[in-house]
Order: sequence, then C-alpha cells, then structure tokens
Amino acid sequence: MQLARGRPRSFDVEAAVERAMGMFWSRGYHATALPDLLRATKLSRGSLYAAFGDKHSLFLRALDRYIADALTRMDTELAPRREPVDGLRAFLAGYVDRTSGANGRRGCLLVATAMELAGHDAEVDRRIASFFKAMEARVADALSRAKTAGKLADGVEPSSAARVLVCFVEGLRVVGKTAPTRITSQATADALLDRLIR
Amino acid sequence: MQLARGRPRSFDVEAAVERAMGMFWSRGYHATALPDLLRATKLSRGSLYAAFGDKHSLFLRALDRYIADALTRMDTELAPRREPVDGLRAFLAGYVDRTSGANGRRGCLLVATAMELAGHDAEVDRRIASFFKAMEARVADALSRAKTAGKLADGVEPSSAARVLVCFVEGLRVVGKTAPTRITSQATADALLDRLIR
DNA sequence: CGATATCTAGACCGATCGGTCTTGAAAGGA
DNA sequence: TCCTTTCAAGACCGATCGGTCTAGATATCG
Repeated sequence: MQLARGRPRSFDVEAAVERAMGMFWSRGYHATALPDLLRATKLSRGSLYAAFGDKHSLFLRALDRYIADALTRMDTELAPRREPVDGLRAFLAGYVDRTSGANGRRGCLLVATAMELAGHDAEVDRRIASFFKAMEARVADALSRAKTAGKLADGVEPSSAARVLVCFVEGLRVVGKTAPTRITSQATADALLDRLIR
Repeated sequence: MQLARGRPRSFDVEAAVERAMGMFWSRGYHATALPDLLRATKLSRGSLYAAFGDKHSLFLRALDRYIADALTRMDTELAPRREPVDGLRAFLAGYVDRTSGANGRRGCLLVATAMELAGHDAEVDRRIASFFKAMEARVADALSRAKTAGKLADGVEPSSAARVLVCFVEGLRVVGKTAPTRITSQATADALLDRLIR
C-alpha cells in the first residue's frame, strides 16, 4: 500500500459537489459559469479541475447526488413497514412542499436537466430515465401494497396508477415554477389521491 | 399615410419566427446561438437584428407563437359544441402524441422555457403563468360541461380535476423526454381519465 | 530539513458569445 | 433614371466562455 505523502487534501469533496449542485439547481447547466461554481464551492480553478476534471463531470456528480437524495427520501416516505396510503400521502405532501413558495420557484434539478440536456447528452439520458423508472417502481410497490390491504378504489391498477402519479408530481414541479401556491397544490394532490384510494 | 418607398421587405417575418421557434424548441434558449438562428431563418445578421431587435425579443416572439398555437389547438379539441368527454379524450390523445417517439424526445418549448428561464426573466414568467392559467380554464370548462351532462364520476370537482389534468400532461412531457413510449402513455392517460368520468 | 503534494490567485489561451457596422448588390416607386 | 430601402456577406467589437498553466505559499510526510 502506498503511503500518504505531501500535503493532504484540505477540502471536503462531497461538500463541494453539494454546493455545485445548488448552483446548477438554481440556474441550470448552461447558465452556470465557472466563476459561479468557484464562488459556490470556494475552490480555486486549479483545485476544482484537479478534483472533478471538467464542468460536465462535476455536473454529473451533482446530478447523481440529487438523484440519490431523492431516492433516499422516497425510500423513507414509502417504506414497506409503513402504512402504504400514509406513505403515498407523505410522498405527495413532500412534492407539494417542494413545489410551493420559494422551493417551487427554485424548481427541480432533475426536471430542468431533462428539459435542457436530455437528447443531447447520453450520460444525462441514462440517469434521467433510470430515475423515473426507479421512482415509478417505488410508487407502484406502495400502490400494490395498498391494493393488497384493500385500500385502493375499485379498478385501480397499481402500475398504471403509479405512472399517473409520477407524471402528476413532475407536472407539479413544472407548474410550481410560476404558480407555487401551496394550498392549491395540496388540494389538487388530495383530489387525485382521493380518486385512487378507497 | 406614408407611401411605400424603396425596396420592400422580401422575407416572411412570421415564417422566420416559426423557424427560430424550431431552434429554441430543439435546443433551448441558452444553447441556441446566433449562427443557429441565422441558419434556421435564412436571414443575415443585419436583417435579423433589424426585424427583431435582439435574441431575447426574437425568443419571446417565438414563445408567443408557440403559446398561441397551443391555445388554438385546445380551443379546437375542447370546443363547446363538442361532446366534452370526447374533447378531453382528444386533448389527452394530443399530448400522448406529442410526448411519444421523436415528438416526445423533442420536448416542449413551454416546459423547457419554464424550467430554464422562469424566475430569471419576468417576461417569460408572465407568459408561462398566463398560459397555464388559460389551459386550466379551458380544461375546467370542459369538465364542467361534462359534469352538467352527468358524465363525471361522483365527487369529481371540475376545478381541481382540471389542475390534476394540467399537471399530468405537463408531467407527461417531462417523462416523455427520455421515455417516449406511446402505448404506455396512452394507457396511463386512459387510466387517469377513467377515474374522472362515469 | 528536504521531498512531496496541495492550496490560492490570477495570468493566459483559443473559441465563441451577442451585437454592431460596412460594403455593395438588388429591387421597388417617383 | 434616380432615390430610397432592404438585402446578404462578413469583418469587427468587447465580453465571456471553458480550460490550462505558473508562481508562490503552505502543510505533512520520511
């Protein structure tokens, strides 16, 4: 094993990714310039390029982080130990929260990236597609458990209902960019869920 | 009245707007450079700036055009003379078509603009917000007529169901960027509409 | 200490950005 | 015909883009 020599790294790489993520999140990929990233990460140009290679690679790391956070959150909200309908309510409430007020105006890094880069960037395509697939699977699983427990309305199929819910929450993010009104969003989410559960 | 003098304009301004719209639609605002617009519109730099002022103004004209087209289409699909449920089916089928295959991958200028520029561009904010409002009003009106005709499922409120449908179709556009599978999208839209109508 | 590695600060690079301006040809009306 | 206007082509502008590199300070090892 190689012994450590010389001055060790003196900054937290993950913290830098998180700060960079914040910039991309607020401004989008193209509109985020190097000086923005340097200010956000508090790194010099040299350190940033040494640690991440280039802007695109740093962006992918930020996107991966965003996706991992989102999936982790969903795993908590929709945990199998939990009452599935409660989980779905928590899941929707989370989206209502993230599409309301200042959170709503900030938008969603994933949706923004999908619209800005999908179709022009294969690495991005893979990540977006797999995220939606993973999200849909989690929601479908919760709906499936709800169905087993007899909590679903007649005729509701977990798989197609899951796709409805995924589209709905992503649409909430879009509309929430310019109309982030919490009360309306919550009522809309409730109205949809009421059509699916018994 | 001023008489016409000198060489008259020799290109179609609206056609140029439409071609520019195509570029912004495929690439987004920041990623569309002047040479892209010149190639698409077949105009020289001088003519383009004389006719439209600057890139941003041209973009707003393209966005206005896109919005006008969308509203016109919805007015046809959801025309009051038409059976409202048929209208809603046509409305959803249109979104399924536009979010499938190559259409889906191309995305939506409005959603892309909302995610890329909303919150950073007041002119864009106004247009996006008013579009969603107009869309929601048209869908709510169709649902209201369906309710009067006794075609809505029990407990469905036209106003909140309209917001559900707006979010759903905009979410379809997001998901359709990387998963533009027509059959699934159509089945999902059917599943949602089935929960709303009798 | 001396060797090694990392840090910041910022000069520097070629490319491209949005936008202006000039030139000269073309086309219509008076 | 002559005046006016518009056209395309492209030179040109300052600013900024992403990215490289150097200099000198600093920190941790053997």
